[in-house]
Amino acid sequence: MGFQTEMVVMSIKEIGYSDENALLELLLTYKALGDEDALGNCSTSGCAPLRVEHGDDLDFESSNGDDDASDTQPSSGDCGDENFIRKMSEKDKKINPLVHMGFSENDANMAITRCGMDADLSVLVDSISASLVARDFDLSNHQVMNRCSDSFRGTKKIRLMEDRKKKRKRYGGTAHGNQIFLDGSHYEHMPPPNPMVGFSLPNYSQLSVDRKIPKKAIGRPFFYYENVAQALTGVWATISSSLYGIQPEFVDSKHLCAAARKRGYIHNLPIENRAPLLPLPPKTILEAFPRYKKWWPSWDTRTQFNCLRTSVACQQLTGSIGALARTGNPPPRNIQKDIIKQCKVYNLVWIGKNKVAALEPEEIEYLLGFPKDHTRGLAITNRYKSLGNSFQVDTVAYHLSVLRGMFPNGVTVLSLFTGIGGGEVALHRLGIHMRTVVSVEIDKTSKRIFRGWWDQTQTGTLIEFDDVKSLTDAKVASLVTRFGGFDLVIGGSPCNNLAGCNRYSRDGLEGKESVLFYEYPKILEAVEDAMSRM
DNA sequence: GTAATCATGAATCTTAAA
DNA sequence: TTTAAGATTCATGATTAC
Repeated sequence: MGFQTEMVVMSIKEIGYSDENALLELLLTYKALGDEDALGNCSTSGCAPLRVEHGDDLDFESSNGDDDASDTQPSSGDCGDENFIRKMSEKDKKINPLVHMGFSENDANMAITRCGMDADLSVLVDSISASLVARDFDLSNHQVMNRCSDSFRGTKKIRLMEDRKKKRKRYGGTAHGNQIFLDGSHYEHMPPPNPMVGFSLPNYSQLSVDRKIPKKAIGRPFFYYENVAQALTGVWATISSSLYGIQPEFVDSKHLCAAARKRGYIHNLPIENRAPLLPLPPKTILEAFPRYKKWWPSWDTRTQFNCLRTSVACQQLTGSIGALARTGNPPPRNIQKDIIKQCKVYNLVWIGKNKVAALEPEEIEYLLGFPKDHTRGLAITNRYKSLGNSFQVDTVAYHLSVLRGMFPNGVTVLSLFTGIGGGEVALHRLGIHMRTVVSVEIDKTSKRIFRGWWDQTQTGTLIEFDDVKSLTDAKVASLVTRFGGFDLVIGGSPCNNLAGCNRYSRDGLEGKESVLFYEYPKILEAVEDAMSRM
């Protein structure tokens, strides 16, 4: 194994992709393909900083020599591998008929890499066709991820196939993703790393990350997309393939604050020299809320909250838990277990002797990194809902912190699905001036909260749109011209149809609300096109 | 009409045990 | 290594209260 190949495998393993054999197979395939895609290499060890010129016109370019794709290639020391030769021979047999059908050799190669050597010809044709109608993506990373899961064997693979069958049945085979990838490659598994620590965390040693960003996606406009980490199988592969195949950064905010929040982030931001918001937020329940220590029973061993969601426990439940807690001092073990289980599900706190309650909205604001009373003025159910749908500010700010040095004169932001402004609060707390924010948010109560915060804290320009669908290419181009382009396109699209706690309509990316995801890459592309013409 | 309340599993991941 | 059990999850719709 060449040194560089080994390094890549180790790097990917460290961030959670554990099938070394699959990776080796992939790298051999890469070698065979010659990997004509010019990959931008943004590894932690090899990424030079982006050059930024400030002035009337901003010009960004990579200076890390990414025109030379050989930096990312495996060494040539494995050419004699018999297995490799055999694979290439088999591959040629697959490629030839496809080339005769009029597809390019490269497209055929890519399809085989995506679908696997055993895929039927019809499946390969479908895959190539899908690729051609899709955007001009660099799918290199997507291949890496898919190939990792292609290596599933035995029962796991059978289970995966069964899952796919279930989904096809459930979605009727008409889902957005299904229509494009009939080979099912979008349903490939993309397991989040364990522990879910992303590419780096404050006060932790930097992980070794081999992160590739296609050349087209390097630099301005920077983009930052967010959604729930534990979506249905295949969702993140689809999201990733729609965003240049960039590998998601999965982070559980429990590593930065006192509440879990497992989210995936796809972005083209540099990952070196990140800095957290200070002061660092408390990471345990009792550090965050010391007043509860007086009533917290020793047998309730929780130290952190689970995910803060859009609804909270009803009074009947908290009342019945109190009754259970009074069954003994302490209550019997089995009762303790039941109580803790409910407390975990609903994030209950001990506010008195044998008395539990749901967190107050201002406590959730605090845990999520928002200013006190950020959502005050809304009905309480709307406060819970809007907060449950928002970013964890410290987490997002940590990722966005790299913008501070790049844009000392402030940023122009296109904010999609703004909500109550988690991204903007993060930028503000980082001390990054927002010259202009074009905000798109359809919910009136969230808009009210965001507008109120903006008026109190900001001096820049706020432009508001209601519906992402109203943002046509022409309108985007007009905004780009008016504001000199965007420095950051940020947003997390609706998770309603992805979230695990949705019992009624967890329909995936083609669900009623979550389908709006597709507006994000569409608008991002419109921004990039308009900016390329500037 | 609006807001509050409450009951409603399953997909997926993690951990423990065989 | 495989299997089983446990744990977690940016929610939704029907009903009730105001």
